[in-house]
Amino acid sequence: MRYSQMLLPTTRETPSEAEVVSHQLLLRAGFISKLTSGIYTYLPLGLAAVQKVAQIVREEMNRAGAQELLMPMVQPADLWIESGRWRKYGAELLRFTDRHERESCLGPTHEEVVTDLARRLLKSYRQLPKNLYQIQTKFRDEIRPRFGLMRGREFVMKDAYSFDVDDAAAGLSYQNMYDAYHRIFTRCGLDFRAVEADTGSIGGSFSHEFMVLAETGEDTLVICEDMQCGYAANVEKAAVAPPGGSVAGEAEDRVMIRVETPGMKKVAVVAEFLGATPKQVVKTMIFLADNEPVAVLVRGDREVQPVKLKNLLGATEVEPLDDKAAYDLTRLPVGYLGPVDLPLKTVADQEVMAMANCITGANEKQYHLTGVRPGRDFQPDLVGDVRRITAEDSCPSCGGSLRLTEGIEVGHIFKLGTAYSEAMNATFQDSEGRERSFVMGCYGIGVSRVVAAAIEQNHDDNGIIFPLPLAPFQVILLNLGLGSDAITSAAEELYRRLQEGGLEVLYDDRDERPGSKFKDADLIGLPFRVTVGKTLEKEGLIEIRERRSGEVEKVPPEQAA
RNA sequence: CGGGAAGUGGCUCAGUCUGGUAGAGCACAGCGUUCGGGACGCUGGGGUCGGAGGUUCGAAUCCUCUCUUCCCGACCA
Repeated sequence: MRYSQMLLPTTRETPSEAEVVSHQLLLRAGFISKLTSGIYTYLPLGLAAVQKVAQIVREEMNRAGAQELLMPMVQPADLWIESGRWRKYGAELLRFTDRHERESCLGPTHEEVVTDLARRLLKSYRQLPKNLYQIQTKFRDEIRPRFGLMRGREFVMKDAYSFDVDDAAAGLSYQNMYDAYHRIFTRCGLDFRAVEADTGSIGGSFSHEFMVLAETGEDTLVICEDMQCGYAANVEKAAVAPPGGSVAGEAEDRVMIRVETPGMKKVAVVAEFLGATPKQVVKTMIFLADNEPVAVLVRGDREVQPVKLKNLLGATEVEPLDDKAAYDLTRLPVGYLGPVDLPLKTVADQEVMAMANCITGANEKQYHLTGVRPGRDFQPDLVGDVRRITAEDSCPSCGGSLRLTEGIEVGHIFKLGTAYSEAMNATFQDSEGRERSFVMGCYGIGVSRVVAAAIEQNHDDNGIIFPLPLAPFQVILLNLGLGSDAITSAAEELYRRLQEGGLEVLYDDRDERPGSKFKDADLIGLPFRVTVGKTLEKEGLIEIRERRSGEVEKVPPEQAA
């Protein structure tokens, strides 16, 4: 491609709307152009990068035995009513009515459509297993789109759906996709981890997220330092090992005492006032779980992990309440709450139950209790693992040490079981002639997000540094001697020969000064830069420079490869 | 939806407090000099100051309403 003919609007300045690096560089390097919040046009270079990812995904999906199809973007409400998600999905589902007053929506995902397809086309166990996928633009009316391609409302996604005869077979399909995902992200040249994850709104029983490690990630991961172990999980999910040590050791029975703690609502303040540490305090927080207030107890220095709480309660939605909302709802002395005689459903973190002698609120303004003994002085309705894991915790799998890191979710695979097939009555006949529901799995990859994630992980002050497999072109060829026939004809010749050699080449034939060309080349971030300029006249050589390392090699023009 | 910030030429921003002829740099067009890390000089084109209403002799500037965008939280590929 000749740069002079390409729509490739690079800018020197960073548009003020962009906060994260990938967004800034995508805009500056002329990859995308914003239409409105969370909705972008992919300019030629941006599209080329997206297509690189898509092609890798496609090849590996096909290799794994999946078949590509393309489902409609507009979907009838009927299907969503059948699955129950018309009600559950919420405002993220963009709904509208057509001219016949039929309710419809823009597809944020395709479980309903594909399940409908399966129940009509797949009748026999002999047709199974099947794995169907598509690469398509999805629409989710995100509450807050942000970070450019990282969280858009429109985005390119690969979604695959597997249909199996039973759980065991579905497990194989799941594993097959797990392996395919590993190959995909490895081929993309990304530093990633597969982690255990929460299943979220798609539902189902088991899932892994594929995370690209990058500082700007929206998720936090825990990774076991022991490479042998390989444990990795989203902190939303990461199980905390039950506390060791027995309570009996500190069994000297303390008596509960009520003490005045004027104006002390914060754990740290109370602890200091009483000559203790936050570790001896039980923190009582109010959450709203499916519209019912619940008191949650964790050690004073811990944080509640809402997703774990949600799963423990079996609730569909859980949110923390601030002091005012909590008071309005419960009329309790917020700031001085404690589990003793608390008139609310109470959930305790497992760790709290192992505390022998603790400080809690007294459920009375300006007062706390000391010497409280869980199990003796109060009995929670539910005990479980609800706190957020920390780097100080030990690996729940091997007991080794853990590391916390940020990640960008680029893929997510789920075991769905029969949730959708049962709801939508999607059945086939097994080998004994019985009707059975498909056992399903679903597997997503944020194709456009992969591009953003790759840039988050691979850039420097001068611009993008594309991993070779994702680069929209492999080489940028600079002609720095437009005034010189010798240089220009050498550059043209090289352009032709590189292409004939099977390389994708962006040929910068613009009438620009060398400085601008170098800057643009760095910004766009193609892996190799070939420069034809005055060194050709002086030494008869051209330069090949690797974008990532900056290493330069001078060779005669004939040898370029 | 809650909290915060911002809307002035294609981009980055000044001007707003204290009302009085709409500015700069970059980008764009022309001419000349330049030409290996975003050159320089001269000339030129381009702006309903987000929108509506109000106050005023006079509004980018003050008031009211509204729209949009960005950031922080809940959601997710």
